[in-house]
Amino acid sequence: MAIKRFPAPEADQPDRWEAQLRKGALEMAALASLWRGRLYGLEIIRFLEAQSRLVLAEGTIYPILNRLRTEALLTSEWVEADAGHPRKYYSLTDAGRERLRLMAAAWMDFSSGLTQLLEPVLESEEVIQ
Amino acid sequence: MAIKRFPAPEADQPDRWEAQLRKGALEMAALASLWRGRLYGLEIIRFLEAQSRLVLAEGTIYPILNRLRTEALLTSEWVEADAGHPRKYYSLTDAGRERLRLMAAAWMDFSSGLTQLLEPVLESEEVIQ
DNA sequence: GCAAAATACCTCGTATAGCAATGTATATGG
DNA sequence: CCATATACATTGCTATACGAGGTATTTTGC
Repeated sequence: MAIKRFPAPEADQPDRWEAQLRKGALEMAALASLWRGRLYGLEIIRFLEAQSRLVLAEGTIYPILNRLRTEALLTSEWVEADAGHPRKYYSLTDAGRERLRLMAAAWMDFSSGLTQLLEPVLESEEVIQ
Repeated sequence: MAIKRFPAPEADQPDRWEAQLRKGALEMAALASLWRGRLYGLEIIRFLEAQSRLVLAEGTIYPILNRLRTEALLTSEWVEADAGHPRKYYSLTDAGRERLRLMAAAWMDFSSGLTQLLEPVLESEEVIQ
């Protein structure tokens, strides 16, 4: 019997939409994680998990980082660690910093619009016994 | 010559990530549009465009509405208009109302986490000459 | 009356992107 | 040396938004 590499898609999963919610925000989050200084791949994952509720798999972050590097929004450099595996550190370029500012502004715009749309819903929640 | 039904995918489009940002929020927005009462398909599109910055195509909203109806989060009924084409009105079910409350709460959670992550970026923007 | 326009709902096909599950390389502890 | 830990990388599946069509009904112009 063959190994079932991919789990059966459970369409009834109530968390499906939540996963979708995060899509598109990930590039921005990856850039944002580098705002204060360079980090390496796994460090970015840990940072985002700690700072926000974003949990990224490795198979998610590396394609994103490569994409961003192709767009010259960040650079990478190998750094030999004193101990352990060498690490590839990522840093924002000026273009990356600029783009992140644009993204952040657009995010606030989008976010506030949606929050406003949800206001009646959120208000109703407060009234519940 | 054949009609080019699908436009060439312009990967360099800088707005690509913005489109991604909206993914996953659309189901929630569709449900939210019905919070105050029933609406029909095209009316939902116009409502969301007016209330938030969400612009949905018809090919987007109808699959979403069908998906939500399949999940029993909303119901639909044909209504013969006094004039014009009959309209299919969508209404929230109790389950839909409940789910929307959950979604709204999760959205606030997600949104505030990301906004917090972007705070340093947004602050830097204010300082710019 | 009948073509044209307007309104509304629906469907097909494609590109995109996250992510689970792998693989590879290096260093360290027993 | 083998097992474990750390780190980066890749492959392939899947879900989903959306452009470009289509159909049905009603109203308007002639």
